[in-house]
Amino acid sequence: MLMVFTLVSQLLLFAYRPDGCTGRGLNKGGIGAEEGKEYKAVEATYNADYLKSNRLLGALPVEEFEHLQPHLETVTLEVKDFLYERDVPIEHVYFPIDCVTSVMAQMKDGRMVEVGTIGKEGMDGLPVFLGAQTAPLTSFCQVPGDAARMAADALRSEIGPGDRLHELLHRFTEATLVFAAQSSACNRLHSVEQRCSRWILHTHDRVGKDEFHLTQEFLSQMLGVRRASVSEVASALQGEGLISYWRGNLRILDRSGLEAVACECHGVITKEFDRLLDSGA
Amino acid sequence: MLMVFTLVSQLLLFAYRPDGCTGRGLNKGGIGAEEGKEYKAVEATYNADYLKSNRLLGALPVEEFEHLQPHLETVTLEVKDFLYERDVPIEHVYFPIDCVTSVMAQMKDGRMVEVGTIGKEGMDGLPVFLGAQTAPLTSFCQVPGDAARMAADALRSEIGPGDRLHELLHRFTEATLVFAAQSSACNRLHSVEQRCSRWILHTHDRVGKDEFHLTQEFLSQMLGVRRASVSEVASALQGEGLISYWRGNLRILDRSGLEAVACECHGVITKEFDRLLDSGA
DNA sequence: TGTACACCGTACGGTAGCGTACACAAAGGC
DNA sequence: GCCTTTGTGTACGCTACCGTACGGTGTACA
Repeated sequence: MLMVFTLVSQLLLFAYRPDGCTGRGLNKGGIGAEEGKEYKAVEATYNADYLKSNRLLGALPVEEFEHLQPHLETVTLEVKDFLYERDVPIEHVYFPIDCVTSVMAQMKDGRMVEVGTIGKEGMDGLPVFLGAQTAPLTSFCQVPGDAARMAADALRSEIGPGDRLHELLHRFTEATLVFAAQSSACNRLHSVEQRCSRWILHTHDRVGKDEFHLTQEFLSQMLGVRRASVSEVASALQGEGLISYWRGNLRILDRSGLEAVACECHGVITKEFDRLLDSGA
Repeated sequence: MLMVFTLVSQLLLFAYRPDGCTGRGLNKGGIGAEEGKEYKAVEATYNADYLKSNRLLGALPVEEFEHLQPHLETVTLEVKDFLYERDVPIEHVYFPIDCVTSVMAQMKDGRMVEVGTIGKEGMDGLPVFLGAQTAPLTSFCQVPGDAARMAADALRSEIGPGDRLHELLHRFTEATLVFAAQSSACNRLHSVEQRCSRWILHTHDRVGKDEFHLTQEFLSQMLGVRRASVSEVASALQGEGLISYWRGNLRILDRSGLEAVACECHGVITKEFDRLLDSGA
């Protein structure tokens, strides 16, 4: 089943080529070259502490976590493994441990724009919590790593009101809403350079490393712009000494410099996440 | 208290003038001319059926509605009455009866973009339900009319898990998320004419009338574009016989024609709302 | 060692939408 | 009936970004 996701979606992801490449990329990403690929649902020798690296799971009272633990399994996600696709029933929810996932709105013509990024601070699969059976949006792995996953039915049946996780997911939902809202306005009002810097900062917060893999092609799809635009912006940022970027390896050199280039949206979103997830209201 | 909202916010709404007008408009919307304005919190002679015009309230089982009814009061909202402002504590939630409210993301420089529209199918004030104390976004009345309102504390204390309203608000939250996500992508990928048509359709769905008041200035702020752009688009739509638009009075003449001009986003959002709020998953 | 291919820098014409400005007609207060 | 305000149409130069294209340089694999 997940196999199907991977194949169909690799095709989708590459079907839209903003740089106007011909079939070359399509073949690469398409079924032909990916036939041997297998979705690695590794049941790692997980332990409680590892699962609790996810901040939602880590914030649970002992007995609540122990109640959920039998329903959790560790899976390893590779870049562009698809978790959800629009109108397809949701089978699992994912609590990222050290991976990062992207939620994408996708148009009929195949063009996509990222509308959410989820790391260890959250859970991918909110629609299950909110009462939907099928996914309204597409989601895939952006930065590889592990996640704790749980069957959608388990989430529905095991989490009730009054549970700590129920409250935490409410707050995470609120933060996600603010993220989407701010992104919407940001897409309307801010330049490619600002949005690109914001995206790098946001991902930097989530991967927890100063260096990660990221091609311009990939980033251009996240931002919904041409790859050439990303190239221009990346050159500028590199010229100012804020990042180093070479063949898909991005390294943040000057984070505060990046923050100065980025729009206010990163700060607004970060503040909102901290406010809702760390402490009180 | 609500008085303060009105005054401060009128100022905010007019502080950004995309058409580059000078202080003229500012004075009009500012404190000077609005001093005599009063927020009409009319306690109408409401009855259950009237309150139940709101689809969320209307979908409740009898006993649940009767349990909530003592906490509900009818208020009349005028255009640009502000319901929420960022970082200000939320005192009430609003169930629109025949008004429509807009949720706006607003930047430091005063520029705004609409990120949500709420009519009788929903509730304004989701952050309360989701555990926030203060508003993360600005919200004001877009189409005047009545709403049932409830103290935020009442919503927090009277609605528990297992209640029908709890489930309905979950689904409404999901629909709102999809709205924000699709809007975000739409803002990135579609033209002003497409987005403008989409906005008109969306509002048409919510007001339930073929004619409503809407200045180009107002619409330009919703869309986050110049008023001049709205003027150009409106002329085009009028030329094609899809709408008539004269001095703030908009009339929809050819709805299916509008749908053809608009992007797919309106259909996607509408489908999602229907799916989540009308029937099953 | 060659040769595919992934990834990137750069260029060039085209255009949607911007900021700004101005004039004009209808609405409304005095 | 005048005068201010509100709402609108239109224009002009400008800029960011688009679609497209092509060549160059590393990396992987035979």
